[in-house]
Amino acid sequence: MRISELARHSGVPVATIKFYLREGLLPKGEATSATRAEYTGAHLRRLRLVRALVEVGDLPLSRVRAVLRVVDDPATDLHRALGTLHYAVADDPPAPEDDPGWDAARRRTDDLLAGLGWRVTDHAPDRRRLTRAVAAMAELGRPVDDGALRAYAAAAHTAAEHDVARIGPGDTREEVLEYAVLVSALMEQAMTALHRLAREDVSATRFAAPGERGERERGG
Amino acid sequence: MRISELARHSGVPVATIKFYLREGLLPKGEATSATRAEYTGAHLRRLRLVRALVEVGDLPLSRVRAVLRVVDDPATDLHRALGTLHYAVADDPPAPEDDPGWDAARRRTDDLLAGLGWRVTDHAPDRRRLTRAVAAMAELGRPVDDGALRAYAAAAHTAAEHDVARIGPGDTREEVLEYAVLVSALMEQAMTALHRLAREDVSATRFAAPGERGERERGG
DNA sequence: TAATTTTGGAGAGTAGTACTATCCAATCGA
DNA sequence: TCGATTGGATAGTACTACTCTCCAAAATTA
Repeated sequence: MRISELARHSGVPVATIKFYLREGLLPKGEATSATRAEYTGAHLRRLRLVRALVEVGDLPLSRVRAVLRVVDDPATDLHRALGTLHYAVADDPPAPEDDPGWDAARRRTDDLLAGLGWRVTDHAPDRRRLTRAVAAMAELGRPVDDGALRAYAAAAHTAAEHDVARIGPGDTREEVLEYAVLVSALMEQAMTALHRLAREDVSATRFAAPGERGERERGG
Repeated sequence: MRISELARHSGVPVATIKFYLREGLLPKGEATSATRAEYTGAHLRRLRLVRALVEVGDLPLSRVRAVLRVVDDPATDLHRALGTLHYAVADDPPAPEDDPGWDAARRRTDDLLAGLGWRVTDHAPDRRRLTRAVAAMAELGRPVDDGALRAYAAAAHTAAEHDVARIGPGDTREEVLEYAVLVSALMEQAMTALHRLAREDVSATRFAAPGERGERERGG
């Protein structure tokens, strides 16, 4: 496959493919001469993955690059690679120093995770992400109570079990890692969308002017 | 309060506050002379809200502006304002034309939502967001099955019920709307973080090398 | 064989976002 | 009185993600 065909099959402009090649987001094709290189189905697949992560998953290219580095490094074993992947997909927001509100929020999230017995490392970026959200809610006068937090955690865990259950025992290392990336970036978007749609439903049911649209039989 | 005090209390540089004033993200203070304006606690609160939406909620300023327009418009009733808010927080991704995969995904998400009986409008941006994720998973060879989708929906609905339950009957229109914004932007981040942490836990439990770290008693 | 097109490679240019810096005259506070 | 502060305006910056242009070599077509 030549670069123009790669472009045609993927819908990505040649200029962008060249840019991705320069940026190391797509491996070079095999050069057959000074002005020709051959691209394979693997290139097309990788290109589609990059586009999905960028367009659907909304990852910046730097994060995509980090993710692909992990997927392509055969040196680390599967378990370790999966761990590293979680760090590559999420960015680590800086923690403010000297903020008592932040320290309190951090303690609460740590306690929550410890209480649930989740196997997550101390320096997982998403710990901070969660802390940041909890701290911001409190700072703006709408603190999140433990019940809501635990309900969120239970809901998230249910979804996560479905995510991991779809990995077959016969899947290769690369298949597992690629799937993990896809779930982290794309299913996350699905969850966000469903959460907001569900909120629309619940608040519509509660705040709808009487008589507006028919009653609903059953919820979620 | 003068602009420098507003800056000190919020931690936001004066230059940035001026920029927000220009951009209409923060209402002007009451001018007491040609070179002095008075800012109130409401300004500080609004400034903190803007920063939280930008920093924690990761909303672009254009979206923040749209959100605040809805919150500040007293003309629309609460129910309608809540509906509009969901559209202001989420951006509407463009739908590709002539993509059979997309049409199939769209039918699936429509069926899912209809089957659940959720009260969401046909043109909710998050419908498309969900469709996009489902279509992308299928296109990359990892289609999402209905069971997983329904599990996601159930989990999202549980979280949403907690979100809406925290609105008190005595809350003013502005309080309700501001809370809705906060939940849409910040609790969404909390859910995402928990979802990823849960996935880390589940995959650690499944893929950990034997003997690595102690066994866990109970999951989420 | 000649003319046209395509390619890889490199560099510069562009559009959008979110600030940040500078300047100014008026005016406030010590 | 005089340095600091303010509102208002304009310009500049850093970053991201492309997009465009150019080139000579090679491939394709006439």
